[in-house]
Amino acid sequence: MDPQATQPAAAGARLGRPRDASRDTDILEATIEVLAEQGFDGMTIDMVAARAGAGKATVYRRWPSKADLVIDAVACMKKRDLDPAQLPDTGTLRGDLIALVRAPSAADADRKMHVMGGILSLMSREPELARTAYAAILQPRITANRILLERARDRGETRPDIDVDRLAALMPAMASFRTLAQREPITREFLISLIDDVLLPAAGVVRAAV
Amino acid sequence: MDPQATQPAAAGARLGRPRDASRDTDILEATIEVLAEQGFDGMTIDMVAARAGAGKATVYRRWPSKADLVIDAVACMKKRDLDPAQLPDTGTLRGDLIALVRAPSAADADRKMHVMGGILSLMSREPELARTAYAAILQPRITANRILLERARDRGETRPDIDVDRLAALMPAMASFRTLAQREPITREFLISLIDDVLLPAAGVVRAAV
DNA sequence: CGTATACGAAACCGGCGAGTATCGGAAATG
DNA sequence: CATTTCCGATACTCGCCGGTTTCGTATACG
Repeated sequence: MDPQATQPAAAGARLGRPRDASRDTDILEATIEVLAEQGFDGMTIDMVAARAGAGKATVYRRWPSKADLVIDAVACMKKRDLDPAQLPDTGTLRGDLIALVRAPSAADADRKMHVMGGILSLMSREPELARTAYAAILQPRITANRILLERARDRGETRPDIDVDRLAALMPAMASFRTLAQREPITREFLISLIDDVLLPAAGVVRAAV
Repeated sequence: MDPQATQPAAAGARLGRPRDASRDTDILEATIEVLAEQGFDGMTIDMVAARAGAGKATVYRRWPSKADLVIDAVACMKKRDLDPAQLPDTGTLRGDLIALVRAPSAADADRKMHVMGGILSLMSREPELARTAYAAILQPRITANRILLERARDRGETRPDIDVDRLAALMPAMASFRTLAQREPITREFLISLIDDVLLPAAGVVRAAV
């Protein structure tokens, strides 16, 4: 084994043309797009390759199967995510929540929800995918909400006995329901009315003067 | 056309062995079951026929395609539904809501949610199915909640300015989110905590003495 | 320049499932 | 009993898609 430890050095830098790393990200992004539009079963590898401007062979050289590609693509959504270390801190729960639903974040959340809908029916058959999707799509948002709620509770802004778990899941639940099941768009008005008419009253935050 | 208007009479009562109406209901029920377990793409006509104890020909004699069968099966879920004329009326909003989440109703709702999850990725490509599914699965529950909320508001039990639309969708949204996305079971404790810790506080109902 | 690998494109293979056809038997009419 | 249609079972066709291979070309190393 390892007949020539001459030039190839420690690891990598093998012979021949090196892989183009830009194909990886293009393929993963194309996978997310097609997944959001068509769902897992409606998505074909040819669609992904065409969208990425790549050949099928280039896809299969990197991922052994369609399922592996999708799991990897979903997992990669987690990276460009909201960092819990730099959550908004405006001094009020309402200010923090409003800051969290600003436009670019909302558009990203919308695509994530469609991806979630596209793989829903698979999740019972693919536990690994289910866990990956939850960690990449839902977990970060719910965790952020939980941190904001606990902060507000600890400074006495909410009732002390609020059910943090339920309230942290409230906005993602209502938003996904509206997008996927009711098929109505998520508007800023919708999100703000959710905050002001449902979440804050449920947390016992006294309504500020209009 | 119509060469022999002799015996066949006005309509129906044609020649030969008549259709067995029990096969229709068996096939529709089997369709719902397989749909809830496998999703639309995972479901095959052979699965449905086998589950119903029928042959494929018997299925295709009644429905021209898989899509038509599924649309019909989903639409039929609406029938055995909660009748808005006989909603609970216990005198308090909390009593009405608790009565609405009793066990048999909850089990039915759980299966409906799984059906919803199984057809989610299709709904963008099949608008008719999307409308049918909404009318059969979500609409009745939301409408019931809306009626109970308006009744409570009109007798002064809630704040007068509650957002009925948002609050009526709250329980279905949180329940479907927990079932489909978080993949955790819907327990009676969960539903009651939803009522007591989220919905009633958001509606401004004063908490009764423990 | 020779070798080895990556690339996009396209041909190819194999399995699966929607939909059709056939068969032997059962149930209705006449 | 003859006819017609239904029934469950099964064999069949056919298109699609996951996955593999081939081909001509491009890009690295030595």
